[in-house]
Amino acid sequence: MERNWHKLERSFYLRDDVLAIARELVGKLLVTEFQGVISTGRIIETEAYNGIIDKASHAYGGKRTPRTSTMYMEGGHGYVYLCYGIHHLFNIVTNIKDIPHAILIRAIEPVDGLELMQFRTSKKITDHSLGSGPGNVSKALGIETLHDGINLCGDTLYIAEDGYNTEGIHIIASPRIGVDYAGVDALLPYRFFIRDHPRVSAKKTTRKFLCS
DNA sequence: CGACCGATCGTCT
DNA sequence: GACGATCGGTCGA
Repeated sequence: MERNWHKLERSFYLRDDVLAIARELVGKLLVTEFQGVISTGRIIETEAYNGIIDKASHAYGGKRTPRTSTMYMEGGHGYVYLCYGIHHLFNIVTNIKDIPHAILIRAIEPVDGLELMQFRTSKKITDHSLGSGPGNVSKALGIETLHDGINLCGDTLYIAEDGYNTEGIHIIASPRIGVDYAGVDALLPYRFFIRDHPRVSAKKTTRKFLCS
C-alpha cells in the first residue's frame, strides 16, 4: 500500500547518541498496524534512558533480568513493560546489541485513526488527555506488553517520517518525570518535548520547570 | 491550586 | 512482600 510516509530504517536506531535520537524522534510518527487497522500519532514528548550509567534506567549498573533483557536487544526494537500493574509503557531500544539504551515515548498527538483511539481509550470526546502521558500513548495506539521485543523494522509497529517540518518548532529539554529515585541523575535534561504543545504530559511539573 | 489516594499486577528481593 | 519511568479522581484551603 502506498503511503505518504516512510518507515525509519535500522541505521536510525543503531547510533550511539541516545539523546540526539530522543530529540529527533519528536515530530516523527508512531504507527501501529494490527491486522490492517492503522493508527498513527505524532510524537510530542520523549525521554532518553542512557544505559548502565543512568540511575534512572532499568538497566542501571548492567542489571539484566528477564524483563530488562529486551533493552539489550539491537536498536530498533520495542521495550514494553507494565507499570503500576495498569499501564503499558512503550520504549524504543537504541544502540547496538548489548548496550541497553532506550527512549520512552511520553506523548503523541493523534494523526490517523482518531475514532479507533477514542474507542481504545473509552473516550466519548477527544480532549488533550488522549495520547498525553506514556500510559495513554500505549492505550491510544493499542500497544501492550505482548509487543515487548517487537521489531520496529517490521510492519506492525514502527516509526515513520512524513513531511512534518521540525525547523519551526521549539523543542525543550527538561529533567525526566517520575524518576526521583535516581538521585542526581533525575536532574539530567533527558526529556524532550514541543514547547506549549497541549499534549505535553505532567503539566504541573512542566509549568514549574518552564517558569524557573 | 496542592496534597493525597486507589487501582492493580508483574517483577525482583 | 514491596514497589513502581502512571493516571484520574477527590478533598480541603
